[in-house]
This record gives sequence, C-alpha cells and structure tokens, in this order.
Amino acid sequence: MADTQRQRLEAREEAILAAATAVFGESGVDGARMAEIARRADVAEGTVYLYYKNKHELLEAVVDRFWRELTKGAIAAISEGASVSQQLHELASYHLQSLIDDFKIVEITSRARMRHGEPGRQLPQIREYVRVFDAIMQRGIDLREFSADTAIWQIRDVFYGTLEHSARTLVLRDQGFDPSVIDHLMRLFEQYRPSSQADNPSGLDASEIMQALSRIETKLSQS
Amino acid sequence: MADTQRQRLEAREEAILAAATAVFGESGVDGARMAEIARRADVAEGTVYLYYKNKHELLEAVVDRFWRELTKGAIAAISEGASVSQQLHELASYHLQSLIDDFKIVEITSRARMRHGEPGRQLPQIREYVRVFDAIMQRGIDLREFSADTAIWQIRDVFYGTLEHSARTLVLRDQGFDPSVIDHLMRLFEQYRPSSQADNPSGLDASEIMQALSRIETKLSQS
DNA sequence: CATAAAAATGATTACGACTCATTTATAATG
DNA sequence: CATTATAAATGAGTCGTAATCATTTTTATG
Repeated sequence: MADTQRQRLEAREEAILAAATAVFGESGVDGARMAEIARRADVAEGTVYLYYKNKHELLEAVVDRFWRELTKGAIAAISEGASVSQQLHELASYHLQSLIDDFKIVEITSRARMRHGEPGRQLPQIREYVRVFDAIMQRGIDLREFSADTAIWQIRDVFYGTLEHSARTLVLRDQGFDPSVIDHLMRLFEQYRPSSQADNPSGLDASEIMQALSRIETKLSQS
Repeated sequence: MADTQRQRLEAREEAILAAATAVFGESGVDGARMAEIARRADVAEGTVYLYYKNKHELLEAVVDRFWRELTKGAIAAISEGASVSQQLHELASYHLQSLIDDFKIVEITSRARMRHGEPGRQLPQIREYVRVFDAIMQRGIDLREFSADTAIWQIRDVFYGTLEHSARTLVLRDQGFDPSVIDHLMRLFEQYRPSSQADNPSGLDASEIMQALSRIETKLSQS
C-alpha cells in the first residue's frame, strides 16, 4: 500500500505541474492565478503549497521539466551513427522547431531565471540541455572535422543565440519553421572547418579599393 | 511662466523614470515597490500614477528610454567614414559592452515585451535600435562588400543573437568584455563576403569600380 | 477499532498595486 | 492684489491575490 500512496502523491504533483504549465502558458506568469491552477489540478489552493513553496518555485519546476523533456527529445532526434554535420543539422532543426512550438514556455524561462534578488542564474536543466550540443561539437573537434581554435562556448553562443533570435523573428511574423535558417547556420559553421585556411594571398583586393572609394564619397557628400 | 511649469512637469517625470530605473535594476520588477520608487523620486505614491498608468507602463517607459539611449550611443560609437567591416566591429563592440554594463536592464527588457495577454510584442525602440545594424549591412551589400544572397534579418539574428548569448555567458562567469568574442563574430561574417574564389574574392569587376569613380567625378564637377 | 501521523482543506491574513476624495499650487481675470 | 477656476499632488483607503495555518479528513499501524 505504501507504493500506491507514493504513486498517488506523484500523480497529484504531476497534475499540479500540468495545470501550472497550461495556465502559465495561457495567461503568462502574472496573469496566472494560483487558485486557477489548483482548480484545474483538482486540489485545494493550500495543497499546491505542500508541493511547491511558492508561485516562483512552481514556475521553476514547470520550466525545469520543459527543458528536461527537451533534452530527451533532442537526444532522440539525433541519428547516432550520423556525421557530425548531420547531427548538428538535426539538433538545429529540432531546436528551432521546439522554440517555435513552445514559444510561450521559452519566453517564460527568462522569468524563472530571475530569482528576484540579483544574479540571473543559470538553470541546471538548461545547462544539461546545451551539453547535447557540446558533445556533438567536441566529437567534431576530436575527429578533426572542426578546428579547435575557437572556444567551444563561443560557437555554442552562436548556435543557440542565432536560433533563439530567429525563432522569435519567425514567431513574431507568424511564419513557421523556415529551413533556410538552418541552412544558413550550417553554412556559417563551415567557417569552423580546418581546411579553408589557404586562401589569403595578402595582396590588395578590389573590396579594399571600394572601401577607399567609399570613404572618399562619404567625405565628398559631407562637404 | 507656462514654460517653467512645463519644465517642472518634465523634471518630475524624469525623476520618476530615473527612480524607477534604479529600483527596477536593484530589485527586479517583482521586487520593486511603487512606494519605493515614489519615495526616491520625492513624490507621493499617487503622483506616479498621474504620469504612468500602472507599474507595467512605467516599466515599459524605463526600457523604452534605455534602448533609445542605446541607439544614440551606437550611432555615436560608429566612425562615419569607416569601412563597413570597421563599422560592424565598432557596433558589435559597443553592443557587447553595453549588454554587459547594463545587464540588469537588458534582462528586464524581456519582461516589458510580455504584455501579459499573449503575443510577445516587438518594442518600437528595439526596432529602431536594430536599424543601426541594418543600415550598415545594407551599405555593405550595396558596395558589394557583402553578398545579398542571405536575407538581412537572418544575418541580424546571428549578430544580435550571438552577442546577447555571449554577454550572458560573460556576465554569469563574472568575466568582463572579451574582445575575442568580437573577433570571432567578425571572422564569421567573412562568410557573407561574395564568393571566395581565388582570383577575385570580392566578386567585383572593373566596371563597378569605374562606376564609382564616375560618381565621384560627377560630384567633383558639381562643386 | 483505536490512535497517531500525514495529507488536504479553505477561511483568514498580509501585502502591495492602484484609486479617489481632499488639499495645495498655479494660472487667469478684473 | 484679490478672487476664482483649473490643474497637480497627496496619502489614507480599497481591493485582489499570494501565502499561511488552525482545523478536518485520510491513511498507515498495531
């Protein structure tokens, strides 16, 4: 019977979490009412506080679970035997699609980061999530498919930064997933391949002439 | 005297805005108390509501002003006659430095975006701010220094997305401005230069140079 | 079945955003 | 300068909601 009891408690916690996810998503953090969450989870208001200390901790739990699920999904979305580039492509696609699908929760994430004192913390589950990228990239470096001369965190920031901004752009424009974003990002990542080093003859090239001309033009239009 | 009166009102509004900026920055949006803001602005609590309808509108005003100032600063930070690459470098440095310096307000920005109903709106002043980037990039494309085969919004998302993520990384690690982030980003942007074929990396031909010279000749004969 | 411990409840409290009747300052008029 | 009208400012009071806690209900144990 001790086991059934534990299951009941976990089911209740899950019900509260599910209700909270829905209400936060629909109404935003400020719009969400603890009473509404309790009602949907079919518990009394006070009961919610037995499982989560306050509204902010509940929010954190919702966000935490979201990123945990995302990590699982990302791992599942990646073909195990595939090339590094292929895996990066898969991860980028999965990530962009998820950001678009669950835009609401992603927005709410920034809210969970702010623990109303000061330092915008790093949420543990997001840390876990970015490891998926790191692992692929590290393998690429080990295989000499990518060069090691750029710090991995900088490459990671390009990857996730670009995808997050692109997702926002797409959502705000009511466009959905756009494969060209992924293609573009993958093309950028060509830069990190070790091969393309031999192409700078260090002579004057036409663009430098154009820059000089442009400077002259600018000065002329000022006077 | 009508003029002094208007000045007094504007000074009051400014005092409230300044107090709000400080308190939001120190305590976060939820931690900020309207009473505290009023106290620091040296007005009664009710007075704040004569200038701003509610806490959220006050927040929006704070964020709005921040990005307006940032736009001014960005424009000032860019050397007018410089090359497109040089200007991009300057803008990137200015942006990264600002994100780090005013990390708190930047974080709060996402909060102003959420008008607690549904759609994460685009704030007008941010729209204005990104135009600085767009203008430089457009000039680069016009000058054939950059190719036009990638949509400018995608390039913009790489630019700002990368810088924002990098800023967060640096702040969370208690590191300050890191020039290598800028160098790295600028190296990435090499990708946008027109076809890197060995003989003519810029994709320019002599006729374009002659056209530019001709424009200059025309201007010279006008003056 | 009795009893203790755990879990759940919802009326009550605490707190902070916002309001509004009143007061104070400023402008307009003769 | 006195008088009146208008605008601005005040802060005590209202109201909504997160969080608490004394009480009740459920579950486990011998």
